Amino acid sequence: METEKTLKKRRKSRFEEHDHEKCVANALFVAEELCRAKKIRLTDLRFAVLEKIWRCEKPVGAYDILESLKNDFPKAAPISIYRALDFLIENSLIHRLPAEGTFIGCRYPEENHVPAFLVCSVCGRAEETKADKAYKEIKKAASPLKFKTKKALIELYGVCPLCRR
Amino acid sequence: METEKTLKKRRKSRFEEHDHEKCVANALFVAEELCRAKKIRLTDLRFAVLEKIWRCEKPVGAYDILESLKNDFPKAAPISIYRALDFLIENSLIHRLPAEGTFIGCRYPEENHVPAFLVCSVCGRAEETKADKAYKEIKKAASPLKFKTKKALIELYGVCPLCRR
DNA sequence: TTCGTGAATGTAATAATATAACAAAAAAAA
DNA sequence: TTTTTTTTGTTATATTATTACATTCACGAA
Repeated sequence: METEKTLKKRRKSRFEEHDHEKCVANALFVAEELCRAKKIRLTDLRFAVLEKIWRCEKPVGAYDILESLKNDFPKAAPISIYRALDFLIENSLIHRLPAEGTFIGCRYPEENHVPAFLVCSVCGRAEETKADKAYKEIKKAASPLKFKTKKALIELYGVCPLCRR
Repeated sequence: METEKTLKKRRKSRFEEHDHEKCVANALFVAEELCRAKKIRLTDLRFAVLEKIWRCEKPVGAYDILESLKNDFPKAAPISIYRALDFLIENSLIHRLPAEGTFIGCRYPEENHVPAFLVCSVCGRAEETKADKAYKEIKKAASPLKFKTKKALIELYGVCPLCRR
């Protein structure tokens, strides 16, 4: 027999329910495993940047990251952060949202996928979803122009379930 | 009977063949008509910004526009350009490519559409295409997250037919 | 182990993009 | 004309990102 609490919890959307601490820990663990496997170096600074990105509930900017790392990495400069970000992007551990000038942890670092981002115009939170099917559709629309398409950037703007209430 | 030249011309893709002067003139004419109809003011400065954007064969940045307008509008400052750009965007006469920090003329100012941009990584040129169908597909992929989607930004990166040769 | 090499980070300066705040001028409305 | 609103001017500054060169650090070869 279910308590009222359990029922409520069940109703919560995936967006609301995820245990963020767990989520962060898991993402960092996976990142370490992936780097070990690829024999690339997830240094302290890179790890700290990745951790900050994951700890934030919203996509975060380079200068925010810099600020939050001032204690542990007093010598860090903007360029330090951007270099770490470049590394993380190259290795599919984070994504850049160019329209916002922010960065977000990749939800599917182990899978080759076409990401799309749902950005809430109210609270600024963002979610990633796989959009491989949509990508095919876009490529179809683009084919008359004879472009050879290699990469996509897809951002959707709207209102998240939390802000809708 | 067709000459060889005619045949060749026919084979040319839409991307290559368009007469840019004509294209610019037409875009500016349509813009004026639209503004008249909407009773909004396409001022000299705004017109000049729009014209510059259309004359460029590539998406162009605000400071490039500013530079090219220095003669006709010596008092123009960055903010002047950005204000004109805001007006043009609000009225669907141009689009912003946030990833590049550039602006491009809207090919379908009279139609309510979901734009997608094909950006050539080699030459920097870009083309717009309508992606309403793809947008539906993306929304479908996004629906489990319960986002209420309002707007989309779709950029595809690849190689244009001119650069492929 | 030490030495050499390439990778990573430090340091300083600056480029490129975009906005804030308030004043003046121009156009539209009353 | 007078009032009001819109547009532009003016100045300053915020925000995001990169260049160039020096130094330090980690890893592999001898």
